[in-house]
Amino acid sequence: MQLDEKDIRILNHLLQNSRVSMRELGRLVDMSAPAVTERVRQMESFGVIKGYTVEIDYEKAGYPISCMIEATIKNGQYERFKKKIENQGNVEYCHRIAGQACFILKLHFRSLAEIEIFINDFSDLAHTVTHIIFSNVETNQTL
Amino acid sequence: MQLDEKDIRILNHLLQNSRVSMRELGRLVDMSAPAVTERVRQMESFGVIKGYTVEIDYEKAGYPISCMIEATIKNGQYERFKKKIENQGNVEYCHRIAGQACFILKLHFRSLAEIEIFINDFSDLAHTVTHIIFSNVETNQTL
DNA sequence: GTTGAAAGACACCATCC
DNA sequence: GGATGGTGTCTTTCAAC
Repeated sequence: MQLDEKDIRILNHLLQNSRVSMRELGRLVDMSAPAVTERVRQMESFGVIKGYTVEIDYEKAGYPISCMIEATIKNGQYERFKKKIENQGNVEYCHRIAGQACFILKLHFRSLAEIEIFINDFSDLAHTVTHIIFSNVETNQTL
Repeated sequence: MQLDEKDIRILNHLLQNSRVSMRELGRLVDMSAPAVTERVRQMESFGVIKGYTVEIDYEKAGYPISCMIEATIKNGQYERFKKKIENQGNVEYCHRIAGQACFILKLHFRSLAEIEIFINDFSDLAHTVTHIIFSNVETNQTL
């Protein structure tokens, strides 16, 4: 599937507000509702669109501490680590990366004490380096 | 604002699919549509809900290379760096962190050549360490 | 917070360009 | 591939409880 300029415009609008109706989305990109619906359906079925989600302010939601954790997996613990991460609710994402560490994760916590528990909990699977997140630079993502 | 169990359930459903109607969302959390609408509006106006967005498969969208970049800002270039990042479309997020580096960013590129251009473009503002992302561990985020 | 009703918007389909 | 018009459904919103 090759995205054209109209698909890109649709995705950029959905990036800003995914709860828009197909009719309104059509207005935004100067297309009829059926046409825009068809394009969205195609991008969904092809997997360009993986899903629709909500952006949460974790501080206001009761998770005032966020951090990036670099994880270097210990011998033979690779699959156990992945399984454990998948079942951990407070992981926003987990990337397998090149470099000294194997993974980099972003997590949300209710307190510093919770971070300590997390690190201890994973100490047999991975060596970790924790970076507290102070703030976020707002980005205007576009394709 | 203090979130109760129902708010949490609403947010967890919106995390999985933000395009659900208020009526359907009400069914999912065993509430009436007006009640769930009121709660969502409150979370929006209080800022717990920052927005609704789409999850994109960047590889399928023509950006096959993603990477994490650690940026250590050079003397006095802090504001210029932030300004430049804000106007860069391919930055998914940019976190100010504790540790050796000042920021960690996730970016999407069309090619390795584009990464090189990016790094060169920022070389007067920051020292960078680039980590190519090989894959992502799927996480089931919940509050 | 719930229910019920009314108005409106929406998605879908068929048709046509 | 896209636009238009009609139909039925779903949704939102408001009022009363």
